[in-house]
Amino acid sequence: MTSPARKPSRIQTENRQRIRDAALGLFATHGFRGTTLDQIADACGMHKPNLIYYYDSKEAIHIDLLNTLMEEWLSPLDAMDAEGDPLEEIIGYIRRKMEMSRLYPRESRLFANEIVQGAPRMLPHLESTLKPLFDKQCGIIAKWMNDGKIAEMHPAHLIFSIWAVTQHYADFEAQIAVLLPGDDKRARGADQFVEMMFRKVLTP
Amino acid sequence: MTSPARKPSRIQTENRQRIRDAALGLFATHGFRGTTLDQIADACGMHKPNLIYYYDSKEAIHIDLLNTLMEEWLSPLDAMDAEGDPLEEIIGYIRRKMEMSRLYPRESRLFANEIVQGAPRMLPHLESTLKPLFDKQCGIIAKWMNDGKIAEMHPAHLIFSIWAVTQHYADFEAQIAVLLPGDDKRARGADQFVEMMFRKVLTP
DNA sequence: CAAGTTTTTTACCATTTGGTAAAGTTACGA
DNA sequence: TCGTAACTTTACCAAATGGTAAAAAACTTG
Repeated sequence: MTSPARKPSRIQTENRQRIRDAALGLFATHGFRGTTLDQIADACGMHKPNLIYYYDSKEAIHIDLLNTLMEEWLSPLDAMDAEGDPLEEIIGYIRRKMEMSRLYPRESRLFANEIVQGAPRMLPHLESTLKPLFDKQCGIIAKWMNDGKIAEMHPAHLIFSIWAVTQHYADFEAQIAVLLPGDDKRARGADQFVEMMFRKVLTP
Repeated sequence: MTSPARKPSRIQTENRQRIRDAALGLFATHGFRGTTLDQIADACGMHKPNLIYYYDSKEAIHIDLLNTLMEEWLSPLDAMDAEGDPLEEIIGYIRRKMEMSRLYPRESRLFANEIVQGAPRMLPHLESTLKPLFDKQCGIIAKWMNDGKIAEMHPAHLIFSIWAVTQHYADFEAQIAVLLPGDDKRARGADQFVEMMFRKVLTP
């Protein structure tokens, strides 16, 4: 649509990746407006105009990150299989979400920033991509409940609570680090707690 | 320390309040860097230099908001009474947190923004004010568990999960509005769900 | 290896933004 | 009601910031 869309060169692929990696960390911690092009350039050892050579604007970097994020973010939810064992499917989903919180806290915070601020760049994407998947998976959960495999409750709120609890460990890490100053073993304690909690909630 | 600390005039009290109110909404949605003094001035019908007359700097407004917030934010946790009925004390705390999410979403988002960004202006406050209270209330909960009044689990993670779930409804409202497009009745559904969930978790 | 293409760098610009100076206006106590 | 202190407004400013122009350098390919 924009340019003739030639396949990107090796250097292009590499440098776009470097830019995204640097921008991800900065946008996640300082927000969009709180991050400057100079900071991004610094963080990836490039010069400001070089960024603009690879991305049309600061906003283009942000949008690219959000788009990439969206797919990775949804895949665990999508992986919840209607044919599997209900309790283990949901617990498996929770485990994957906890793992993502631990492995990709920057992505979690980038997403949190975007949503807290009213999802200015993501709303359409939420409507078109997240909503259908969400509705479908809510349907699966509702059926499991109907069949008496797991306890009866509002499926949407169940998913919200899973998101809330799992992402909390990434998004509010600064607070948790103050309150639970032990080393990173707190991660394991969290995993155990969260799994126990939802097992109890879901058992009929 | 700064000025002779005379008692503030009526106009001063009023206008400081107007400024805080306007700034709260803007900081909550756009973050600190994403909010300009001109926006704040606009939002409260004042001129930019007038803001600086009442607050030394943009940062001073932000800090004042965070300090005020901290106290209001902690009072429900503080209200959890060791002498009361354990289950009802915790459920009462959860109800109050849900209510705050509904009544004060701006405060919740301001706090979320600050923590997601690593709590740059709040870390000392968290250490000195939140931490002691948190430890004390964790102790109370642990005792309740020891006495067999509620189910045994990690008290700190229990509190984290309460914070996560209740604040989620304020902080991620944009997402929830897309996924549960019903009117505000979703608030009631949320209240019911959350109370049911934690009752189940806490029952021995 | 020469010509052309892609990538990087230097110098620069317009706008935005936090904040100041100082004149003008209003409120308020004696 | 008059003088002074509190408050508001207008006109600015310096630094930061997103982005551009164009030359220089590096890479590719016939």
